[in-house]
Amino acid sequence: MSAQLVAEHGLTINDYEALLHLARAEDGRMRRVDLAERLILTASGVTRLLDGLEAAGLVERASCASDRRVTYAVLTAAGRTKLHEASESHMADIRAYFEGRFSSEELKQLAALLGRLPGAADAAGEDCAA
Amino acid sequence: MSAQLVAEHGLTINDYEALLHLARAEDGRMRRVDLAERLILTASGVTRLLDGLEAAGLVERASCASDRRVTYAVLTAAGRTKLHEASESHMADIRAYFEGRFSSEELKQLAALLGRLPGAADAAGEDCAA
DNA sequence: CCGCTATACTTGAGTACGCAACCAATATAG
DNA sequence: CTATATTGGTTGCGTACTCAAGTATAGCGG
Repeated sequence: MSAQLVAEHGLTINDYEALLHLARAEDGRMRRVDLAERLILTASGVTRLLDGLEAAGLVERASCASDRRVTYAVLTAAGRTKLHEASESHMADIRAYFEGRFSSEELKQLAALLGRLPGAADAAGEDCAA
Repeated sequence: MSAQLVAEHGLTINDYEALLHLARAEDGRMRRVDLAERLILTASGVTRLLDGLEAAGLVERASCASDRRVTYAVLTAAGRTKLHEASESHMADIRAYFEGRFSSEELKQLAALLGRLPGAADAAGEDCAA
């Protein structure tokens, strides 16, 4: 399933998740640290992940006026488009996977239970929210 | 949690899982292919994982009489001991994690639902089964 | 019996990380 | 206002994988 993302859209799951978090964030931008926390990655992991997304033109850097240490990652128009494309097939894959194995009642239970795990501040069901 | 395993016992989660599957298998041995399937790794991943475990003396190679292509991975006594040690703290960690977040009723639901996912042929709850 | 495909495994190259060490800018303490 | 700690970020090195290619054995169909 994550292989689908790579094959069809050239995105790692973490690439995808990064774009997704950015799309949901205010102004489509986040500090690298915060992104790291969301993705459960180290700072260095985020640096290199964003290196790739920047090279692909899907995100840009922006500096912060009030704190010169931080550099924001900002979603570009191309990034937003890419996310939408990828989201379409990826969400369908996920949906098919779970709906093929669980009833909608069971899915509700699972969502309720697993939603309480740390790092689950999200994803009510609809797509990329942007 | 997987960091605990590495820090306290020098085992990757996959190292641990490999020992666990071997311990549960007949005669403590498995073909590398079958181990790969269980661990959701490629053949080459297993080769290198076992390289490490062999170097540590936790598993050994054995050849198959009826098919000279296959090499078995066999759990050594040291491997079994190591598994028991690691199992103790690892199971406790897992238990603490889930019991801290879910009631026993909820845990039963989760086990029933998630147990239906592919690759869940296992782990009724007790430790390393050996 | 001979080629052909499939299976079990290994090896070389590349990728996605983590960790530790580092620099720069900001907060806090004295 | 300096001195120290804290926070945001990048970089070098090591590790755990994957994929593609290669070797060896096994099991065909003709």
